[in-house]
Amino acid sequence: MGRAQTFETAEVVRAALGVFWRSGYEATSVPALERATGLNRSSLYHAFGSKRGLFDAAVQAYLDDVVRPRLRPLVVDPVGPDVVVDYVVGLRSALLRADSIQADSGCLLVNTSGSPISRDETVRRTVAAYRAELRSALGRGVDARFGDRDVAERDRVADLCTALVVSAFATVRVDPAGAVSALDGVLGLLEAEST
Amino acid sequence: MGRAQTFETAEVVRAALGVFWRSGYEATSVPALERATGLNRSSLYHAFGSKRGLFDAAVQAYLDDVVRPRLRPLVVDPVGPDVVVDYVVGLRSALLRADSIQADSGCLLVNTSGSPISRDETVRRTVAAYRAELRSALGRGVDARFGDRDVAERDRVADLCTALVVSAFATVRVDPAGAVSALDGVLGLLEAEST
DNA sequence: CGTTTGCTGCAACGATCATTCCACTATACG
DNA sequence: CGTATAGTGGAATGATCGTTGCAGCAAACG
Repeated sequence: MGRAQTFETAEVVRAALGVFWRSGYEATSVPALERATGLNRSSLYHAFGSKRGLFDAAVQAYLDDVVRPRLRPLVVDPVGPDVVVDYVVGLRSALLRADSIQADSGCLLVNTSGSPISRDETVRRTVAAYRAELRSALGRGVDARFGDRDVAERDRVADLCTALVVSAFATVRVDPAGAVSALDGVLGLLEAEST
Repeated sequence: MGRAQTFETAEVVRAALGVFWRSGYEATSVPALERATGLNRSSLYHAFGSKRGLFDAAVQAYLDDVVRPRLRPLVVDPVGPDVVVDYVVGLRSALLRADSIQADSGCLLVNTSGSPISRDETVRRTVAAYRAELRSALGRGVDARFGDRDVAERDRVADLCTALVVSAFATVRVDPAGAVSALDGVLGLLEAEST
């Protein structure tokens, strides 16, 4: 064994994530990643192989540190009828907190979806899987809230909610009020005929 | 007066639009624009000033040639109760036609919204205005369909439809089926309690 | 028909891109 | 303590980026 790594990998990936999140894959330069992580390119290339390798690590960190913690109450049993509402309300307030990165830059994966890197099949699948995970979690929340309705109707509502959350992320950079109105639309659907 | 321009400006802009649409602003190179338009960089810079100038022209062409023609039936009087449904159905089939640029690349402005160029204030406003235009047109369609409902309810439905259309565009590149399901959600909202 | 005007082609610009190479250094193990 | 191993730093790679300057040419007007 040789010398031990002097940096915390998770910390470096988190720093890189911030840059990719704000600037997207194509517009992020390696010097910018050096500055954000405090690491030399040699160390970055040694640890991650390429800019793309670091991006992949950042995407995983995004899923593990950002997406899944927020989705977690919708995934672990038991799911109460208000959990899905809490999720949307939480997201709503994050998008309204002007200094939050979510308000400033939306969702890394939604942004990635509309960018050229999404033509890469691996990336495409990752983004699609993210959407499926979101749909599945929201589906559980909707099921827990509307257990009395039939399956088709619950699926319909969950599809709507998923699309509206994506829409909020896709809109928040240019029109935060429009993004919030999408989430209010979700809340309307969820409160329409609840309890 | 000197020599007349030997190319059709509108034609060149349309060619450039295709490139920006597929690749986004940042990943589009000037050589790629030369190839697509058949023009030398000198001619491009003489006519449009910069890559950014050409992009702005392409965005206007996108609005005039793609967005507004599709929205037109929703904007000109009289708007029948089925016009908004026709719009969504038309969009739906465009997203399902695998070889269409809309299926392949979504919406230029939705893609732009999540890209770094949206940090430019002029671009930000243009994209926001596009969303407002879409919202306004859909609002007219919803009003025409649900004249019996009160204003708040019609606004709510129009907000939902707008967000769902945006969501479809934001999703189609990575998950066409998910995009279509968003549009089916719109149709569900519109057919729920119509006529 | 000459002159003026502006479009066009080619080449070069400096800047920046992602990546690699090599020398050096620090540490873990025998 | 010596040696193998691996992380680190700095410089240089070739390629490509957006932009500009200049020479030449084609056409519209007097």
